[in-house]
Amino acid sequence: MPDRADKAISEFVEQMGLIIQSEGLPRIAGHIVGLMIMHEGPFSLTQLAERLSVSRASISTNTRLLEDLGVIVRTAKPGDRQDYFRLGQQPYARILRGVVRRMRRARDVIESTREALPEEMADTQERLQELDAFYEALTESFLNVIDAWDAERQGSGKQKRDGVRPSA
Amino acid sequence: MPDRADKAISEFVEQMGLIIQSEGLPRIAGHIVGLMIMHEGPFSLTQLAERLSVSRASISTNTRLLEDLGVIVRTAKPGDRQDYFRLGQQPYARILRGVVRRMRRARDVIESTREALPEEMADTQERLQELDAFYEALTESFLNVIDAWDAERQGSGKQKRDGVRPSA
DNA sequence: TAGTCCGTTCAGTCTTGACTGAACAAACTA
DNA sequence: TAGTTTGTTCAGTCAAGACTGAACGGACTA
Repeated sequence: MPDRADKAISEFVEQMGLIIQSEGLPRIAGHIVGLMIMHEGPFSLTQLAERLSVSRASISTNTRLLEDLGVIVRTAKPGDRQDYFRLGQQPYARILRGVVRRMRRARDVIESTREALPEEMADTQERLQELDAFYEALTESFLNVIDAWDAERQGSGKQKRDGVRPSA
Repeated sequence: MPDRADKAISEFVEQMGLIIQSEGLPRIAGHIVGLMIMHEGPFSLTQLAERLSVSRASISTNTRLLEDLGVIVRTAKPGDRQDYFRLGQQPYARILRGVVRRMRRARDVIESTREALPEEMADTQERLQELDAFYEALTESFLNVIDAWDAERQGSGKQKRDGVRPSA
C-alpha cells in the first residue's frame, strides 16, 4: 500500500474523531467508527486498543456506547473467547436518531414552558411557538432522510412509511 | 406575574443553555438566547450580565459570537452610549447554517481521503461513498428546511428558491 | 485637562468530562 | 485446584475551554 494512502487513512481516522466529537460523542468513538470505515474488520477489543493506541478501558466504554446506539455490532468467532466488533446496518442513520432524541427533549422543555406561562405573555408564547415549529420542521426533515435511507439501502425491505409518522 | 411563570422562565433560560451547548456553543450563549426569547428586550450588555449573573466579559464575548452568527443584532438607543442587543431575523436558521458549515467540512475530509486511496481498496471507497451520500442527503434536507423557513417567515419576500441549489 | 462610562482583551482559574490504571468477576485451561 | 484470558467498572488524572477579574483604549462630559 502506498505511503500516501497510509497517511490518508490515519488522518481520516483522526478526523472522524473530531467530526463525531462535534456530534456530542467521545472522540475515541469517532476513531473506532473511522477505523471500521477504513477496514471492514471485525476487530477485537484488544486489536482496537492497539491500533488506536488507547487503553482497553476506553475501548470497552466506547464500544459499549456505540453498541447501544446500534452503530456497531458485537460478534463472535467460533473457538475464540474474544468479542469482535464491526459496523452495524445504517450506522449513520443510527447516529442521526440520537440527534432526533435530543431535539425531542428540547421540544419537551419548550412545551412545558409554554404551559406554565400566563396568557398575558402573548408575544413570548409566540416566540416559543416559533421555536417549537422550527424543531418540528427539523425533526420531520431528519426522519424523512432516515426513512429514505432505510428504504434505499435496506435492500428489498421496502420499509418506507407514509407521510404521517407516529409522534412517540 | 405568578410564581409558576417566574420559575418556568428561569428554568427555560437554564435549559436553553444546555440545549445550545449540545449544538457546540458556549452555555452562556444559550442563556442569552433563552432570555431574549422570554423577553423581547433589547438588553444592554450590563443588563444581560446582571440578569444572568455572569461577568460582563463573558457577555461581551458571547454577544460577539452570536452577533457573528447573525443570531442576535446590536442596536443603539438615541442619546444612550450603550450597545443594545435583541434577536435577529430567523435566529434558529442561523444556528442551523453553522451546522451545515460543519457538515461541509466533514465532506471535504471524506473527499480528500477518497482521492488518496488506491483503487484496490474498493470496499473502503464504497463505504466512504456511502458516508458522503448520507451527508449530502442531510445537507440537502437542512437547506430545504432553511429555505422553507425563510420563505414562510421572511414575510412578503417570496424568496423561495427552486430545487437545485448552488453548491458553494 | 481630568474623570467617567463602555466594550474588549488577556492571563489565570475553575469546571467538565474524556481517558487511564488497577482491581474485579466470569469463563475457560491445565 | 490455581492460573489465564477477557471485558467491565471505578477512582483518579489530565486537558480543553468556558468563565472571571483586571487592565486597557476610545468616546464622551464638565
